[in-house]
Amino acid sequence: MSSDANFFEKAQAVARLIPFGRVTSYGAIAKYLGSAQAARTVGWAMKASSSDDTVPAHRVVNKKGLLTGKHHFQGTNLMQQLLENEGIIIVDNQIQNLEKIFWDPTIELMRK
DNA sequence: AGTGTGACACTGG
DNA sequence: TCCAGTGCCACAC
Repeated sequence: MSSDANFFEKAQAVARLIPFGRVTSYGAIAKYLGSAQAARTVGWAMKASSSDDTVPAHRVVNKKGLLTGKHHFQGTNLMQQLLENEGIIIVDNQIQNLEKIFWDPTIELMRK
């Protein structure tokens, strides 16, 4: 990773690495980038990447698995639709079986 | 350069 | 996923 890349770009780069049918949290990405407390900034990065369809921002949720950012997507249920399209179950804006599909870059990218 | 902002995370009650 | 309050970081203006 180019260290000259902005935090936003890094966050978006990690988001692109999220496998199909998996999700991660803002905090996990922030931690992987070396700023565990910058989870909120990761949210900004995802919002900034809204116009960039190469970034699967819908696979990034908060730690509880809540689709807190769905309101920022085009349709009211677009984010949920995209996730369900990947086989992810969502009830009341929350991802079910989160522990099974959670993808932690800090672990997955380090254990290579 | 200071202030405001936010798609979070954590702690105390 | 207790709820409410607080701290945190990076970015835009």
